[in-house]
Amino acid sequence: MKVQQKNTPCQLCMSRKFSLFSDVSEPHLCQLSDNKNLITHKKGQILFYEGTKPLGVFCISDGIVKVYKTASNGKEQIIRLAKAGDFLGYASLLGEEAYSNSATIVEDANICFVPRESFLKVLAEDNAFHQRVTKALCKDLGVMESKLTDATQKSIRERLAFTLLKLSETYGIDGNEGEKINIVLTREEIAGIVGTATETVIRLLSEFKKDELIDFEGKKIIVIDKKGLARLSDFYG
Amino acid sequence: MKVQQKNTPCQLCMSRKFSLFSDVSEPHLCQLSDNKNLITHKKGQILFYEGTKPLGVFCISDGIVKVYKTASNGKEQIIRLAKAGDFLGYASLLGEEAYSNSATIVEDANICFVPRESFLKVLAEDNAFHQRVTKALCKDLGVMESKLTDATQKSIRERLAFTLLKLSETYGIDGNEGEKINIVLTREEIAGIVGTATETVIRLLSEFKKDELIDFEGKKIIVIDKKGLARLSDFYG
DNA sequence: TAAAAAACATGACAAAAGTCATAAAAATAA
DNA sequence: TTATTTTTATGACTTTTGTCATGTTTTTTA
Repeated sequence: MKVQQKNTPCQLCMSRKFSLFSDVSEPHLCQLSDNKNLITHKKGQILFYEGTKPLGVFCISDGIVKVYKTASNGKEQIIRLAKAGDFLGYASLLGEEAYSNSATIVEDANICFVPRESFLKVLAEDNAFHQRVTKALCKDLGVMESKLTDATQKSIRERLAFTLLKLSETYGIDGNEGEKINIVLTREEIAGIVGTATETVIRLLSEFKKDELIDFEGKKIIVIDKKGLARLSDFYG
Repeated sequence: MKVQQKNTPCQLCMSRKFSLFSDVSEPHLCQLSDNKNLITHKKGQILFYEGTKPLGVFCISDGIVKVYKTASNGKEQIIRLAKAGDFLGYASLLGEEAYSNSATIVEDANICFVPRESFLKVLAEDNAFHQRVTKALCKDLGVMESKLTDATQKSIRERLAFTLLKLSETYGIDGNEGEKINIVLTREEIAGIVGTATETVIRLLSEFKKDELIDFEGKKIIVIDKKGLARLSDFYG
């Protein structure tokens, strides 16, 4: 974990433009930029642990981070995968609680750390920003409701199919034989997203491949038949 | 659904004092009070439907409301039970989305409806209030993360035991032989909270009774052995 | 490059939980 | 009060999913 020069000010940061900071005013942007720290993280490094106290928020410049809770059986339930432009840790900070989850680097990442005070100052002074944060929280809440409902009412097969569709939506790049999910996840991590055992994921992925819904290219998954996966995932009720 | 006189101004409302409106300034309280509508709802009535557009927020004066999503298999996943002082519908309103869930009266209720404009005006003008709303949203998000993790990583038996503990925490009243969960829920509704089939709940409740963890009194459940339930629910990890 | 570790794969089996059928009890409506 | 509907209950059975064991492949580290 090495601290880099603050060579990219927030003002010029490309991924900021897709983030909650997109429309923050120039002076506030300076305030953020002057106080942030860009840190380079390697795959496997832990950004923060559930139960510890947030000292600021993280803003992903590039890379992938998994946000997860560790269940009492030791398994990781992945809450979400965060990518460039996404914020981490702000809900716990604003909730004035310890982190409700942990975050670990899935793909090498450059992440800015914005200390608590800077973040809260901008939040307090820039009402439009506060509104965007509120709106984001509300949307996240709606997403979590859907995830909970899916977790209790859908089968693992349905959930895995749905997970693959969502991943291809977010990380998909077109190829000659289908859409490649351009992110490396272990079977165990996919199991963590779906909420099941690793072996079950392995078996189902093999089945999906046999049924020509997906294919493998190295460690990456190619989605061949989106409609088939949508049908399987009970996308139409 | 009959509209009552606005006989109780927000200023004097007891349940407001435990709500997000607890510390709203006098003028803002007047503004809310003048525009609200107190409506009496009977058990079974529907407050709002998933997919429709929120026109304001609901504030429960008394009674119980279940907030749930209807899954594609027709079953209801109950997201939460709301009681006096709780707000409904504000996340969808602030997220500028259609309702992400539905709400139905579980026990006869008096509920105030605060129109969108009044609510947003107070939110925009009273920064401390906005902060409390934000904080509440963040806490809800943390709760949902735990629920999701429990749903995927714990057994139905564990989740039912946990649900009973939580219900007794919120609705429990001390009796001579244990803590009575003073709220009438059908087995189907309990199944909706836990996220399982009604028959499974019936079977497990019978088992819990046989094991002298709980007892029944009419339609209500008495928690006899909290520690036993806590052990079963994997409360200690 | 060799050794060790992690990830993937598959079979066999057990356990958990859902579904369907049926019936009794309780609550509600006519 | 009686009829009807809803809720609770239980058995029988199936399906789904998890666990454990074992082996192979791939990746990482020394």
